[in-house]
Amino acid sequence: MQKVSEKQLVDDEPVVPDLLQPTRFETDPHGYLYDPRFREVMAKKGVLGASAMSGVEAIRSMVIAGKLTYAGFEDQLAELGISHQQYRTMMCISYAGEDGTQLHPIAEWLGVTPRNVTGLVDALEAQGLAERVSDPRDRRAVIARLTPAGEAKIKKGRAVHEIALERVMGRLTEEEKLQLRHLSLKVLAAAEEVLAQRRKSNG
Amino acid sequence: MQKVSEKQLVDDEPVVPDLLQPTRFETDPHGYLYDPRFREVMAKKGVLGASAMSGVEAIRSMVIAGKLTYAGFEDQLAELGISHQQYRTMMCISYAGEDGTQLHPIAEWLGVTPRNVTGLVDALEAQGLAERVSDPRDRRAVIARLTPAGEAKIKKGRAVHEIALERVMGRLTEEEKLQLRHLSLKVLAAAEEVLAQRRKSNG
DNA sequence: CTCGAATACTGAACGGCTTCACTATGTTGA
DNA sequence: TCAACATAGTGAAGCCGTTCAGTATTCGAG
Repeated sequence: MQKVSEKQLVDDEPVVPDLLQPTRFETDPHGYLYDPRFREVMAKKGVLGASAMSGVEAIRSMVIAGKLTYAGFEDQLAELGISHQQYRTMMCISYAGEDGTQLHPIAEWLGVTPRNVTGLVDALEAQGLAERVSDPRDRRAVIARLTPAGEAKIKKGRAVHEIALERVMGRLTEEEKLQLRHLSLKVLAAAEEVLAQRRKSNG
Repeated sequence: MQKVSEKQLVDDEPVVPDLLQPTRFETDPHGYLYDPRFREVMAKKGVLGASAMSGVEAIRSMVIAGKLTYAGFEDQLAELGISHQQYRTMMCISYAGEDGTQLHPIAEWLGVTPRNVTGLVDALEAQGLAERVSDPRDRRAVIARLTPAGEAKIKKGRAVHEIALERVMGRLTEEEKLQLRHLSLKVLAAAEEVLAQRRKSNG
């Protein structure tokens, strides 16, 4: 995870090719930040109403900000020798408690397919961070548990997590963080609703 | 892109395993939305100060909202037979104009490695949406151009793009969209700065 | 003019994620 | 009880992204 550079600041439109410097922001008449290059490209391309335009700018900003914020975290996890998903997998196992957990719930918690969890646990097992034991109550299942090395690893990972995110988010005021959460969840709720509609109508 | 379901609503912590329903939000005393389940899990896990907590909640909300918003768009692109990155690649080529463009700039615009663009253009070429011609001014290079089929495809893609995003973002007021953009860009700027620092100090 | 460095692209190999197909086991209802 | 169905996990294959190495070409300093 190191390719998320300044150039990542593109959503669905290219920025002008000769701008390799870090992003420049400007403040619009309302006092809000915006990215003049993105706006210029979108305008040149045409047909987006002003309302759609502000929506596209907002969603793009959110996505890129999220990617970039996590990029720093993932860089640091890489130094610990684990990927973000491996970290999350270990957090799930840890959260499940002493007895470990089947792989299936991990998939739900992580929002990925069960097949993927098999691979993640494979990777953790190969590194000696987790182990599989057969479930005494269900012979189909396996239980994933953290090894002591795994416990030690997520302890470091959690410290890195908090520090990395706080280094970025700490630059916002408490009020700003609350607003950002609020607005993001509003988008999230809308997106869920739209997705649900689509799935219903598409069968 | 259909695995981004309710269960995706996990960041670094599992939600409780038996909640498969769509997300429920609540309103905190300040009138802001929040996700009580996430908060509960984070609290149980322990050691996050209140300030770090609100940062983690904000960034998580942003990321998931972005994913979910794009999920609907990507579903629709899939019905057109193209992936999001293939769409973006075509948009880049289209934006470059009549003469097409080398692959290298596309990689910069997209924020991916040049190698990846080779594959994306391969895929487009295989579908007859783009074509490679050798660059008369640089015999190392190839020029990617859209075929008429490609032009037709991105025309549909752009319509889908605007509609899909507007269906979600249209539920926010103009003011909310501006604020969301503003706050996201603030996070983005902070993340860029932090990343730049890390890279400088790490060599 | 030429030799060393930079550039444009691609092959090989790999990680993360997906779907589909399959095995093994558990559950349930006629 | 036993056939039908559901569930837990994994192999195979494929997409998208990466890095690293290699080829062909251009650029630039001496």
